[in-house]
Amino acid sequence: MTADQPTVLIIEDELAQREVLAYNLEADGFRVIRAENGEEGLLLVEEDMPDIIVLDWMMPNLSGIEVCRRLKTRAETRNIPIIMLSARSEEVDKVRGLETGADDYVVKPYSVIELMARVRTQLRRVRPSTVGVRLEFDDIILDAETHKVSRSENALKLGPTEFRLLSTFMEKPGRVWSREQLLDRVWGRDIYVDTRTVDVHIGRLRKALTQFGGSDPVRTVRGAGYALG
Amino acid sequence: MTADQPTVLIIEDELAQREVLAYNLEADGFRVIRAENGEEGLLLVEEDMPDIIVLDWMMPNLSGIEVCRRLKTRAETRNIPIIMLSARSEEVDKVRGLETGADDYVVKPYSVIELMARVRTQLRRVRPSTVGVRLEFDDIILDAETHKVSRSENALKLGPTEFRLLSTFMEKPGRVWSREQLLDRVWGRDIYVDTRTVDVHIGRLRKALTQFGGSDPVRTVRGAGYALG
DNA sequence: CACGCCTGTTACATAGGCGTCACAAAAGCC
DNA sequence: GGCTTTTGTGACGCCTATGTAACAGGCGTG
Repeated sequence: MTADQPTVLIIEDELAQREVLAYNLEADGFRVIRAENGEEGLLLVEEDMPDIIVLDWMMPNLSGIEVCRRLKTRAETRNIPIIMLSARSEEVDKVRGLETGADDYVVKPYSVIELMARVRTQLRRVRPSTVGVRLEFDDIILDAETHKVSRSENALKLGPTEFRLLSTFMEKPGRVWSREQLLDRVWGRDIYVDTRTVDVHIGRLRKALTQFGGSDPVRTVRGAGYALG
Repeated sequence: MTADQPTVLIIEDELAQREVLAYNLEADGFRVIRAENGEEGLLLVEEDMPDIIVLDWMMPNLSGIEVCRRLKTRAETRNIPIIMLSARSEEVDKVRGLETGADDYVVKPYSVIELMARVRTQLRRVRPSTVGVRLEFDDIILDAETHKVSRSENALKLGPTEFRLLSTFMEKPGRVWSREQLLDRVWGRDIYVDTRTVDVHIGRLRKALTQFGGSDPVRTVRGAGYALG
């Protein structure tokens, strides 16, 4: 059931709030990553590219609204839905929140159920077409909508894990992913498997990608991980 | 396919509701334009002359009922079907809604399936030719109006659930639908049934589709869901 | 009320993947 | 060139996701 487990990033400075939220989201089958301030949040977005972000408005230093603004003005992160949390209920803030580009807005104290519903809604809005349904790299084409992969006209048969692995690579061609990052992203956190398992699946992916000839597009970065191209 | 794609105008002040609706309508092949209040809605009607309008009852300033009244008293816009959405369930409101000229009326929380069905119904009334009444894939033909399905000349007998399942697949051949998405669309949200039920119905659909021979057009995507072709 | 049709659930069979291990190969490192 | 560390990969047992038959309940029809 880890199939395509969506990742939620919670950026919230207050521990209790953060954990309650995380607990509920995890119980609902989401993968959760946490940041306790804006800076850490931005870093995690970089590193882990979550599917959706729950963002607290009031935080020391880098405020939620500022984080939101930054994410929404960068092409790579513009499409990640952001749900803003705020203790203020003034209409003014609501407007400002949405103006900065937040996709939805929840006023504290909120009902956890309601928040979850909104998370799902936002996710449904963006998820089916994660980044773009069609990823290309060199002569490899991956269609996220149909789950079909081809290399120069030949349809390839990949297992679920190899498919997710390849999707990950193709989202950012050239980027080096550590085995840990891949385990997190492809397998899902709190799954415990040996890091070497990644190697095995990389091997299987390579075999699938080269079964009709062509060079191996997966690059091993010794001591660091793997990358595409 | 995109030729003569019908346009739906959604007038709804709440962002989340609006987007859920838009998402589903777009997935169904409609072109969607959005307005978040009555004034904007009226402007967009002018500007874009949609084929049908989904209108929220409760909105700040210019209420849905007022928007409806204005549209229905102007000759140019009188024939655009309007479906009213309301959180109220009182019969009184229903009557008042229809009296102002709304063509249909849906009470929140509504099933998305139901609403979509009503959109299609209204649309069929006004633009009989443009609604996807006839879907084709390979040698399978599905007629949404008569609920008849045939495969290379042979009429097939499907139960209601199998029919909706097949419709969903045929709307976007190749697209992979997760069990959860299928439950949402075919069964309706907030219906609670086991996800494995989907498998059983897929099996029944397969049997129906292959009863006169022919290959199985339903593709199982391990760890992800099902797709047509 | 009996009957037929559909549905959701359960139980069981099965295949297709998955993770681990062990060893080979390659790459660094002195 | 030896020695150590990292990576590649074939083999294999296990386990989970899927296919499917059987069953019981619901609901409308005659």
